[in-house]
Amino acid sequence: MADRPYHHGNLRAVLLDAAERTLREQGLDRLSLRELARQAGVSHAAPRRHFADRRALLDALADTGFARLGDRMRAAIEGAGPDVDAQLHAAATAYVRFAIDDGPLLDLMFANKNADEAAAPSEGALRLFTAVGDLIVRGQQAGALPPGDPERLRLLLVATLQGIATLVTSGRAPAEQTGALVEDAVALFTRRS
Amino acid sequence: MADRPYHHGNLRAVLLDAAERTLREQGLDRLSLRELARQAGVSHAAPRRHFADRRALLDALADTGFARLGDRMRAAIEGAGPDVDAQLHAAATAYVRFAIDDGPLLDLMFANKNADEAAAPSEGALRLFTAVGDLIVRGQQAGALPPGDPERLRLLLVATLQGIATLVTSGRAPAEQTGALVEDAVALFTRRS
DNA sequence: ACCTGAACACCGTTCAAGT
DNA sequence: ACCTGAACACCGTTCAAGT
Repeated sequence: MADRPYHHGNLRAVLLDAAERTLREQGLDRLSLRELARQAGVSHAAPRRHFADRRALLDALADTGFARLGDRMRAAIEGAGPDVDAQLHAAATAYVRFAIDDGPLLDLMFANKNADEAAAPSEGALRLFTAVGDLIVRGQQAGALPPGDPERLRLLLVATLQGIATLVTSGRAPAEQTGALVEDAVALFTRRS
Repeated sequence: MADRPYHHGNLRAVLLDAAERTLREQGLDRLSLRELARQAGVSHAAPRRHFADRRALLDALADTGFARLGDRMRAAIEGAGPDVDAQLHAAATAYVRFAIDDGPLLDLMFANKNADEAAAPSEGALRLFTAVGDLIVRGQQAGALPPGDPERLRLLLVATLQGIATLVTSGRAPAEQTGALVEDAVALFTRRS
């Protein structure tokens, strides 16, 4: 609105915010650096100072997505009371709800960008995975989850949730079956279907 | 190599073939209609006669992917002998192997293009889903899979396989754990982990 | 019926130059 | 240290015109 100082001062955060909104509302294809620069009121070359290229911005965006999903799952678990079954269900529901709210962002988070390189996982991804890992360990201690390598069980649980998210957001599973899918998945892991 | 007649005669199939190879070798970002036209030796506007736009070509490509994945899973099941556990394991392995061979294609198949519309599922997708559905029903009849709505179990199985594929191809799960993940998933469904 | 060539409106990326 | 403006090499899409 009002004209800005030459040095924006906040450009990196503004770009990420605009990118997140555009991704949610228009999808990845319509997300362009030039359009983000326009929305921020800077020249099309300005983002270069903060993100080496389009991919770097998308990577940063994916990392904020991991952090937010991890926070949401942690909050859901804490709000679910002491029962591990309920915690599992709450965490799974939070995951799938995130997918419905921010499908393209979740796609971005699991886009195969670093498959060739064993690059260090991002901070946000670590936060998500440890949130699920902690839940697994507590579930095993409480006897609500089968014993075995918690790392493997954690990967399988994340895979299941991610798969449900993909099926639902892609329309390959009917939207009204979302709840049933989550229930069935939790039942499968707690072995009381 | 030699110069072609004015009417290519085979352009649609040639474009799809080139697109599939480019997708596998270079990824979705590097797949452009103009480059495909160049490879086919036609003008950049020629593809328009066969695909309304880039998305239409990608949709057709996704459909061939579904058909091929369905065929591979069917073949894996048939080659696995009469034991339903072995059939499940073979089908799951075929799915994940497809993901490793053609990750970007699998991504495309589950990209959320038609999430807003209850469009008729493609022929290829139907073939894949019925292959899995048949396996589920047989498994339930043999007592190797838990009872209940086979449709729901089918969705959950596809979700689990797709989630494992996503984790592995994105590098979020270590590649050397792929086999263990598939084993654990099958064990979870057959309830003998 | 199928393809070409020019045109339009966009991109990402680079780089000298400005403040 | 951060941003601008011009430039380059690409896109997808459209449309009159060719065969």
